[in-house]
Amino acid sequence: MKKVSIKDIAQMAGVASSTVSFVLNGKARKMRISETVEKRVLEVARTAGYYPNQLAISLRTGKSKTLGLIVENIGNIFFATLAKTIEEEAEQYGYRVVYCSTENNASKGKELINMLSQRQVDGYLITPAPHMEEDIQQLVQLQRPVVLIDRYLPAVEASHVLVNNAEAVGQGMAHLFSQGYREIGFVTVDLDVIQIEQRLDGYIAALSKEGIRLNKDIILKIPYTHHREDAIELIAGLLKNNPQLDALFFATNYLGILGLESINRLKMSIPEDIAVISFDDHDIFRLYPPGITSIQQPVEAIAKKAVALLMDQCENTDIRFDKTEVELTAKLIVRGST
Amino acid sequence: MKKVSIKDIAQMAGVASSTVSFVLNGKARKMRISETVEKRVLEVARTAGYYPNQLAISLRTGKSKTLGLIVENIGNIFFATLAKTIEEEAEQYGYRVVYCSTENNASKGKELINMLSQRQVDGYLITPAPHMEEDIQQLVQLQRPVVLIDRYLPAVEASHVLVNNAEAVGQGMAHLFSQGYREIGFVTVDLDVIQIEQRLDGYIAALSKEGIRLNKDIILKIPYTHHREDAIELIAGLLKNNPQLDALFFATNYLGILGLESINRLKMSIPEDIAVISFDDHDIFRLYPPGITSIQQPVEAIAKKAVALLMDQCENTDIRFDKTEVELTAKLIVRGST
DNA sequence: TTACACATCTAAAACGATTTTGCAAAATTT
DNA sequence: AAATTTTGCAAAATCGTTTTAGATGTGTAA
Repeated sequence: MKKVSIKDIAQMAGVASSTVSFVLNGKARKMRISETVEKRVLEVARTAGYYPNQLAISLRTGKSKTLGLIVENIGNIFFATLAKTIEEEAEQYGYRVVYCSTENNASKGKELINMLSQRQVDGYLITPAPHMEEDIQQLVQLQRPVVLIDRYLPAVEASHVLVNNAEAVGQGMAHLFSQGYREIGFVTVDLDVIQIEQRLDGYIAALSKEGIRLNKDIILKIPYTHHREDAIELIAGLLKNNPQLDALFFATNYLGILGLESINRLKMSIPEDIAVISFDDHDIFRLYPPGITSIQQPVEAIAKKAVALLMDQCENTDIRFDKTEVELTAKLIVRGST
Repeated sequence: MKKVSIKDIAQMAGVASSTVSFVLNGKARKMRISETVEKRVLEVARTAGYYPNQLAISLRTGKSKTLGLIVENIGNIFFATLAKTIEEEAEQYGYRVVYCSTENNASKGKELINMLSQRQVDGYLITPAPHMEEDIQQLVQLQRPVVLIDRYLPAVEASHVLVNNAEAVGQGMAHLFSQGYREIGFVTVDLDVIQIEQRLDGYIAALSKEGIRLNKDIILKIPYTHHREDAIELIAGLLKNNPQLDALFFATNYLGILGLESINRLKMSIPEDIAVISFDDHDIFRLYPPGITSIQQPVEAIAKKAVALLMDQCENTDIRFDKTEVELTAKLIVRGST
């Protein structure tokens, strides 16, 4: 079945295709199309089941009304809810979102940027993987609307919105101290991205503030491309080799989940044998007995702010925008694990 | 910064734009473009940073190389992994996927189909919400490639791939019986979709096979648009009002998770006070002590098969396809909860 | 010398919309 | 009555590609 185009409608209604376009775009008044013609066109379009070809519109107008969202891993609940919230938010502005995952791989990230460029997205929301500086800087230089989320690249002149990672970790550490924990291990990922660094910085700062000597042995950096099993073993090893530990701080939710599995296998109990706190909330943390204390990012606020920033750039492409840096506050959710 | 088009390249290289197109599409040989010209064009395109406008290509060729994927809720891990696997699978064929959620709302589903149609997707993968029969049948009648996943609509002439829901539940029930459980409650959702019905049918058939009288009081249908709290209360109520229950069968993973919370609040322990089994696996089920027995769908196989069916239709639009019905086997994962 | 094949490209139409410009007829002003 | 403006629509250009159908020149055979 052939699709019906604006030309077909024009022919059926006995008018020019431009007339159909005016009517269908509500410009009948402005273009002084008579009511008779307007009604006829509307009627014909309706009965013929006409719907416009978005590709053609985009090509002609130069606006695709689409945003590209590049996250680390859409399978992770943090990014999934972020994506969903961003989508809902963008819809308010009449924009669609297409999203994709880098898996923290720069070359995949480069490909994704290319793919999105080819599809003429109007703007980019990116959680940059390491070594994507150049590709993103290029977008900025081409004056493409770009907003970075969750982390940023110091070398790149792009606006960004993220949480106060260091302070949030500090808050979590203060909570641990107040509960009497002193020997606190830190499990993070061996990944060269700023928010992970900030979280470690927060840990170190908190220790020094409390006057505790930094012990590098109880900081575990797990390779990003770990296999499940290996990571679980590494964390278990940390616990076995450092029996003095009374608490573990996990830098992300997937690390926390792996940690639960390690603790489980060692038949240690939370919080009696070891207290647990993790960055990023997760269903499991709410449910897993006795409840895992975590640091919850304000996903909705992040999404709203990022989309707002991006929309601002999209709708005013003529203006040159300054780099805007937004830092939102994460929230400590205290549960039974501490 | 103005984007550079094929015309610009043509001008810079001193040739016609058709020549550029031939070269860039590797048709230089076929169109007998001289090597001199070919090299020059390639060089100019490279240094000018040319990349094609996918919109224009799609418009001209009539193929967008994009598939539309409509799921129930991209936030649910089952659909999220399904989506991701489908995306990876489609990539093998050189297709992109755009996905969106119905929230089981037919009117939202209708809108999504419209949106995807406007964007000229080449094919549709749909987990249909109730009452979407008409809209989907229309796609089929327009000869658009369509494959239904996870469930199907008896009234619609579209291919589909799903799991053997009834048998899988039967298998789970048989396992429960073999462990000595007799009083098995069934928690499902009040939703008029076929796979949910099949799961209930499987439960009823298993009971009758075992010679146990059906007790409607221990079948709980939770309204789909429940609030978390209400659902948890409903399940807790089921347990309180039926102290004879020794096991609960949950029809989906989100129901299972809600159930865990209910059981938690009643301070009942698994599996001593109540055994638990759920359809659809989830991270939580693997981790939550003592491990929740579940029925795992072969997500990867579903994705592969669905994409293969759809690709077949997309690449051979001339042929009229018969309705293909694929049923895959789900797998029982026994854990500590039973 | 003419015709014909071949090599090497170019011109132009098309995809489906939007938007600027053009133009005849009717209405209004001078 | 002539000049001007307004009305109501049509024509054509345009977006960036692909693709079909020539155009042009050169070497070869008749």
